[in-house]
Amino acid sequence: MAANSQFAVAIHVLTILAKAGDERVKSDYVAGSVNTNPVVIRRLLSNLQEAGLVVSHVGATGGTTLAKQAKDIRLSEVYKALPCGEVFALHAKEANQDCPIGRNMAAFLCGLQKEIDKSIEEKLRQYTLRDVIEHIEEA
Amino acid sequence: MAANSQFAVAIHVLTILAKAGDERVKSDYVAGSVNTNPVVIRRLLSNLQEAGLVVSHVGATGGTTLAKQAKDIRLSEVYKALPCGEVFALHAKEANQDCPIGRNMAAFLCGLQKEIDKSIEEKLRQYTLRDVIEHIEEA
DNA sequence: CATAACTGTAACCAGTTTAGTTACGATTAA
DNA sequence: TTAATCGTAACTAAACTGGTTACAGTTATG
Repeated sequence: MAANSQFAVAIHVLTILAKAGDERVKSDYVAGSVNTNPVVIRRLLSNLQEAGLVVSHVGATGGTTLAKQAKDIRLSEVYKALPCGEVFALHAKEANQDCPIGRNMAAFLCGLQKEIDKSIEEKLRQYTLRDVIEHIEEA
Repeated sequence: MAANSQFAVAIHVLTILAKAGDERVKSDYVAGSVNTNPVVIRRLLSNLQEAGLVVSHVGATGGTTLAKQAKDIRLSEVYKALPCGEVFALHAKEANQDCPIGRNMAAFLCGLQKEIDKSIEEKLRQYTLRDVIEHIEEA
């Protein structure tokens, strides 16, 4: 369970919301399709709401809808909305600062990490939620 | 300690080897610069050797050297040599197969995962170990 | 106004992963 | 023969993720 599946689950959740249109979807229902616990879904939706991708309503007839149209939600927005792990971590302990290589390694790696993250975001920006739905429906 | 730092450490290690040239470097020495345990380094070198990036020698005068020149080692090779985590994980439990969305979600996400991985590799292919050294030396 | 049905969130638990560590066998040079 | 080194297995500790329970707050409805 160590690897983070929030992005994957988020795409799944957003797809369900998109198909539901204006109808408010309950966390219980989503959890049923994703096959997890409603609280896990609500936690995730909380992040997506902060990012302006969905709107949740509390109360008896509560539930969640998309905050904008599927064609206007880019997967890069979803990626940025979540605490997805970096592709690689820096070493937990600081390198030996007496070693000229160790001294400059962290800064370099941090920059590389950011560059990779940018690549990922560029790739994900190419897809909207609408594309996901079309892809899934034709399967 | 959940996030995988093997790639970061590998770049560090390879840089040290590159600077050492033909001289065999001992795992103890590398561990000193990276600030970790020699066994961690040897485990990593074992992977890099399998990938043909380094050559290790056992015995009294043992140690490790690069298997080819720094300018011929692309960071994408390093990435592929190691069990780096995927950017995102699929959900551990299978989605509800009775739900038309759940049924097709895993296949789609898996494809997306592969595409992202290709993006990362393309980005890393742009850099060689030589580039890393130059970048670190001018810092 | 009381009730039922939701969301939001805190708190805790269990499983998995990573890196650190110890230990030891195998290999090699001197 | 000895000392130094790699290779690798086994165990441990710490961190993280997701699952679960619990409950407060909100809202529609009769």
